[in-house]
Amino acid sequence: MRRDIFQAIADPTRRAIIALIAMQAMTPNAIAAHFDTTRQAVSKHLRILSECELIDQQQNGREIYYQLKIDKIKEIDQWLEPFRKLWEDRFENLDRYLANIQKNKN
Amino acid sequence: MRRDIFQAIADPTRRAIIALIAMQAMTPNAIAAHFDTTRQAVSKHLRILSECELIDQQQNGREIYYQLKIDKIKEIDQWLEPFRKLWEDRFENLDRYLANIQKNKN
DNA sequence: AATTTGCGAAACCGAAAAGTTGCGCATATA
DNA sequence: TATATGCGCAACTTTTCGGTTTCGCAAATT
Repeated sequence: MRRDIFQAIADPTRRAIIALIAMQAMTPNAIAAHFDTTRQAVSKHLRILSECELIDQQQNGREIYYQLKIDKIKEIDQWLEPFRKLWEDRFENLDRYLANIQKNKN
Repeated sequence: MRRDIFQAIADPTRRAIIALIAMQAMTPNAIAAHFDTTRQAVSKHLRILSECELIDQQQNGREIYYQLKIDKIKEIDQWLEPFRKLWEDRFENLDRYLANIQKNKN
């Protein structure tokens, strides 16, 4: 099983789950209620997210609350980092370009 | 075909291709030389990246140069935005917490 | 004690993905 | 003009994925 974070966020349902539990921990049933799918399907997604260490779980009686591990999301941000440099550079170039036009007009 | 950007970057080979052509445009053969796979496989990945509008192509004789469309990568950054708020908030809380400890010590 | 509820795990299924092979076309090169 | 090269496309195969169904277990509820 490959199971990395990029594969985890590839599925739209999983992204929705991530967004859902970002603010507060939720049980599988509560999560499933937000989607047009069964609890078992959600459970499977939660398992994948767990394997990627994107979520935490906390048992409370027979209920299990799942919660986002926000730090893990940072890994995507880190992957993005070098690319961000690229588009910031391009923005600066545009900036300079515009400044130049400004200077030379009239 | 689902074909969104998140699915596009889910594959490790495609992420490698993206990183490879970020700085300079490359032909399929040149790209394939960097991996342990055939040109056709790379071609397929390029096709997917094209469908997601993650890359550009420019024909030069019988060679086709593929190049990253850096702007599209921003979409991931945008998705990340609300989560970034979360971990920045947490950082600020930690900051306040530490400041508090500092204040109350001795 | 019997029943309901919340859950994970396993078995199964159809659809999609990733890679290979073979082809044809266009552009170079001999 | 004949041959080699760079490429995309289509057919095919194997693997993976997302979902459903079924099951068993533990914790609540009656």
